[in-house]
Amino acid sequence: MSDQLFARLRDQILTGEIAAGDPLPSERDLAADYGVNRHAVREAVKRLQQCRLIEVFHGGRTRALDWRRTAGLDLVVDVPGTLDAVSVPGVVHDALEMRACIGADAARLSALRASEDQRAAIVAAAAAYAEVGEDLEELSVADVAWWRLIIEGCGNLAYLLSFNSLVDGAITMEQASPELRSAELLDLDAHRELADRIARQDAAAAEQLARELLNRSVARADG
Amino acid sequence: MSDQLFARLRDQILTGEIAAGDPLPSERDLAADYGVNRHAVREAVKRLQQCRLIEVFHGGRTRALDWRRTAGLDLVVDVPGTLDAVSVPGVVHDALEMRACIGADAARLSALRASEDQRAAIVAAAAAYAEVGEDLEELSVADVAWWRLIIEGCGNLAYLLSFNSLVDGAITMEQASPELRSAELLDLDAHRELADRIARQDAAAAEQLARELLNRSVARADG
DNA sequence: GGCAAGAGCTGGTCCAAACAGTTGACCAGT
DNA sequence: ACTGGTCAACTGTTTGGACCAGCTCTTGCC
Repeated sequence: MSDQLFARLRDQILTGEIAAGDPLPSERDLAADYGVNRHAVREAVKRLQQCRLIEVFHGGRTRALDWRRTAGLDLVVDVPGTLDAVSVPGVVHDALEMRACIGADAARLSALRASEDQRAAIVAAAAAYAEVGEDLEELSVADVAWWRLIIEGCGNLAYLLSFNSLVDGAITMEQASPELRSAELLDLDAHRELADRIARQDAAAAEQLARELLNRSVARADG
Repeated sequence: MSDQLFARLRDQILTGEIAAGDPLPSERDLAADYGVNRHAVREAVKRLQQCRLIEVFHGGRTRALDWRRTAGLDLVVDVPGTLDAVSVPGVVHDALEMRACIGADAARLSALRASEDQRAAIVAAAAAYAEVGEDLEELSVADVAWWRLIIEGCGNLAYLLSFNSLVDGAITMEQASPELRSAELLDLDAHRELADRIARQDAAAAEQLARELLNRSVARADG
């Protein structure tokens, strides 16, 4: 119940139907309008508040914020397609572009900082990647796990959390039509080569190849 | 009430006091233990769920997730110091490093994509920056607004939302001790030069200078 | 006209109850 | 001894109503 109300209000704010600064209906009105209990409304409102989509004033009215200035990256995490189709066109391209930016720097830093065990794990994962087969669904999962190793290797928590947001959210759309990624996913040589460059601690070369790999998805999303 | 309970449970999960897979106490028990109403507990639980720190099963027990694999970037947005001091040391360094990564690429893309108006706004902001004075608090605010213009110029929503998360969260810690940043904030020439490179649409040069500027904060956080 | 008391909104908290799904123990059969 | 179903005791979900606390605008007095 509260989930549906949350999604509905969120979309109204994201689309501008409720503009920044506008007051939301009171909790009692929302409960009456949507035929739910006020406690369900409060749960939805709390979540909107945590997304920094609204501002709540005790005694006053709850108002929509300018989400472009306040909301965080977790906004893109949701039912695949909702944001891109309904509210914010182009968010998939943006998420892929950001993944490329983060992933390339993570590859660089991983080459510099990853422990011996972590580098070995990356090499092993690249080798195991060839065993996955050609099922694109499984390849996608393996691909995400592979990048996660690289990002964990660089030891930056912010990169890791961003990756979670991007993978759980918009990028899952891409998994829904994985044929778009088949070329990238099947490029076993590139995976092995990137693992090798990280293992050799050649930061610049690792960054370059990672960027090249990830930018393919961006280009594919554009075309 | 629910905010306090949320923060408490969140810290217990982040510190590992409640490990991944462990069940949380039932809502009724939590309400009794902390002396609050069950609805307050439910609001806190809903927020934890949205942060992807827990998984809720109707009829079953609520369990903690492995937040390193599921949580999003918005986790770093909180009362300044909580995460770094209590739960996750080093998150400020990580956030600054990520800001450098994002900011540099945004500067590059801004040089490529920003409209004429946006480029003019960036140049104007760089000029106006000199008028702010030497109050470090105000300079910090102006600095954030300045980078926001660049990130808006690149037109990537994911970058913008990430910037919001980073600025609202961990980086506000830095503002608490702005003397650390004074050298960077007072570097008017670098600001003007970066604006100029974006205005000239010299993407590579803009990226390089932006990275140089932002990496100073990272280096300062390290030292 | 200016100011203060109050009514009528807003969100914040609480109690109590019924609903719905899961789990596990228990007992009747094979 | 094992299998199968039943039931009671959990879990989260939703509802209703009541009251407190803070803001705002109206009202009415000075």
